[in-house]
Amino acid sequence: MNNNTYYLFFTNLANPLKMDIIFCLRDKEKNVSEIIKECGVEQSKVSHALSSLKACNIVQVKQEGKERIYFLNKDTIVPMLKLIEKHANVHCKCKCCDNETCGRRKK
Amino acid sequence: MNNNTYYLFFTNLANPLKMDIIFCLRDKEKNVSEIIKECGVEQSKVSHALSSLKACNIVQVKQEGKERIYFLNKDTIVPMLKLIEKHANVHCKCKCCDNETCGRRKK
DNA sequence: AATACATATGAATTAGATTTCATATGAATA
DNA sequence: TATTCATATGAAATCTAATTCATATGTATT
Repeated sequence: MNNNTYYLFFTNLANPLKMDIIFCLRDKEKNVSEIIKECGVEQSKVSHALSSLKACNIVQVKQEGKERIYFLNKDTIVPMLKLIEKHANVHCKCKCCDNETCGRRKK
Repeated sequence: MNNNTYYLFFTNLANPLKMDIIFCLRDKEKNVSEIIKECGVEQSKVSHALSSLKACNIVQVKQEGKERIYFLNKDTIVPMLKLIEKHANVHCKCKCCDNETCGRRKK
């Protein structure tokens, strides 16, 4: 294990579309067309995002006919999101991250 | 809470220097000069990195004389790093993240 | 009060990740 | 087997965050 492991993992998640996809898969596995429709973005964009999420095993795939069903590997990501939620509840009561307070643009 | 909260948090951590700083502060609080020396990088680089980590309350500061002592807010980041470590142990036995397998450059 | 030391800040540049768009692949159906 | 549907892939363009470098601020020391 080295520092690359950690920052590359974070880099993979540092993207609003990928967050959308993760939330979209939180309750139920879905094929790409469904993800596209729910997220409301262009096909190849979703495909690229899924591809890098898959590379880090954040999502996994199975083939069913001509569809590919993506599902979330919840072991890591779900507790991780909970940690952020807790963190934000404690530290971002100022609507931080929802405005400019954290020094970053929102999407 | 909205998606911005999550992806902005990850964005803040998606950087090798910031990881270095976090590891550097893991056991003991340090002033900026010490961090600079340990990480072996230029001053303003460290200052900028600390500033954005502080904006998300990942680190905190206290002033002591002319020095500023930074310390880690361990509540969120330590369990988060542990999750990644566990994830990598399960999924990256291929020296993934240490080579090109995950589809990303290392630093 | 002038100087030195410690650190922060701003703006231009650079680097790296996402987007876009055209095209490829692969499974099913006619 | 030709066509369609579902999805992936590659490369160029675009965006965004990190880096760089010059300068500012703030605290202590003389």
